Amino acid sequence: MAGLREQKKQETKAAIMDAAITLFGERGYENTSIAALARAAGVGKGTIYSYFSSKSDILLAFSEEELACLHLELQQKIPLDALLEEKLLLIFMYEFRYITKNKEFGRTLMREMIFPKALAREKSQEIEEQFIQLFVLIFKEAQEKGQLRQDIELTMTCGHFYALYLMALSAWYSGRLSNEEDVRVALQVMFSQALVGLKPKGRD
Amino acid sequence: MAGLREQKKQETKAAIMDAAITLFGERGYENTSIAALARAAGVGKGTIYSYFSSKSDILLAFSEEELACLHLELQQKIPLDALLEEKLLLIFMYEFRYITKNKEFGRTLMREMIFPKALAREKSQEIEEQFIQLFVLIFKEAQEKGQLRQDIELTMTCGHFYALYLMALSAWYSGRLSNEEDVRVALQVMFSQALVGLKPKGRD
DNA sequence: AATAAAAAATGACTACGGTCAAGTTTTGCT
DNA sequence: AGCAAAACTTGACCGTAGTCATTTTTTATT
Repeated sequence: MAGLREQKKQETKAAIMDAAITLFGERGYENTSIAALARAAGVGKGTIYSYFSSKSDILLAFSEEELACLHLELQQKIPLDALLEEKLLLIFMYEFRYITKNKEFGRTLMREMIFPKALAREKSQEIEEQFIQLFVLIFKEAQEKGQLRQDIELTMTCGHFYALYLMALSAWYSGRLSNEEDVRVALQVMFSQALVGLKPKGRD
Repeated sequence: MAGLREQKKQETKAAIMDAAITLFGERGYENTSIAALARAAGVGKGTIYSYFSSKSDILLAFSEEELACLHLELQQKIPLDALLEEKLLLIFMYEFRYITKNKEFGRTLMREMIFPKALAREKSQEIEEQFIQLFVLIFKEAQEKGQLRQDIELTMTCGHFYALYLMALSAWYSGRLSNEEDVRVALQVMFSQALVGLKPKGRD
């Protein structure tokens, strides 16, 4: 049979992912050693490294799956008639809640997403791409409704809002914002400033 | 004599910092082990941990010094009569060049700055504070000249621009922006968008 | 079925960051 | 000076991420 090898590989990879889901969930990322992961998956330690390039690579793979679910869920929760700002807030707060559900898990994930090492670059970009997809429709619609300038690339707009989200997240990790509500308010303020502009109106 | 102990402590700390400057400079942060640092500083490994809480804490201490110099240098290079956007660009590109001079050094530093672990929080905030000081004068002046809204807290404004800088830096680390010039252009575009706003003009 | 080549799994091993009980030096006090 | 308490130093030790030579399994060929 041709596919035996391929099938086993799939199974092994799935076993490792399953073990990761279980153990990361139970004790968190930092408290789960590769050895424990290997034991739980029923494979040798070395085997893990022929499926994933590093421990954080496993985290990214794990998050990619979880975030896919989250984003699917999210797409149904976005009220079509809401204002752009409300939609953005909904999305980012959803994301925020997921990321910060487990603090050190979220930190490791964000570190790898925003400042990826060469090994993790590919996966971090996939996750990002997934995230961007959420916005495209929303932004297109907002442009049509005249709520958003049309002379700006969507990726730029995306980047702009994402940057502000990052800042809020960072402020939470640094302790400058200490709870979800503060983060929401900060985001709200920053988003409206981004839309209206930081320059005084009616000038130049 | 009262100060013997205190003096020795200063010397020891200085020796560790010197060793860090030398070794980080020679072989980079990741390739310098704590053991090597201890050897170069002429102290035991454990001693290092009574002066610094972690390896990345040493990095932050090291960078705090270097950045203080950089910022001093920078303050003299900012032309007083330049536009706000030009000044911001100058500052952030200066910072960018420093951070990315050594890629993995910069990555570790930024990771610790933006998503600090509890242990490193204090120092990362000091560095940030130092950085913010650079902007205060510039923003105040811009407000007086009517180039910046007055109804926004300066820290917010700061955060807004810093967020965009972060995004550009992240894009560089992810490979979406591949050289200094691309980063400059991206920053320029984003800054002007932030000033003018993402909403169409003359509405609402 | 036998065999050789290719692919995949393995766990002993390495190097590292960080800890801590035991040892050393400094200080304040009599 | 002598002494006890406090502060500081130390390196053996721990747990962990990641590597790699060796072994095991699968495939292709006869």
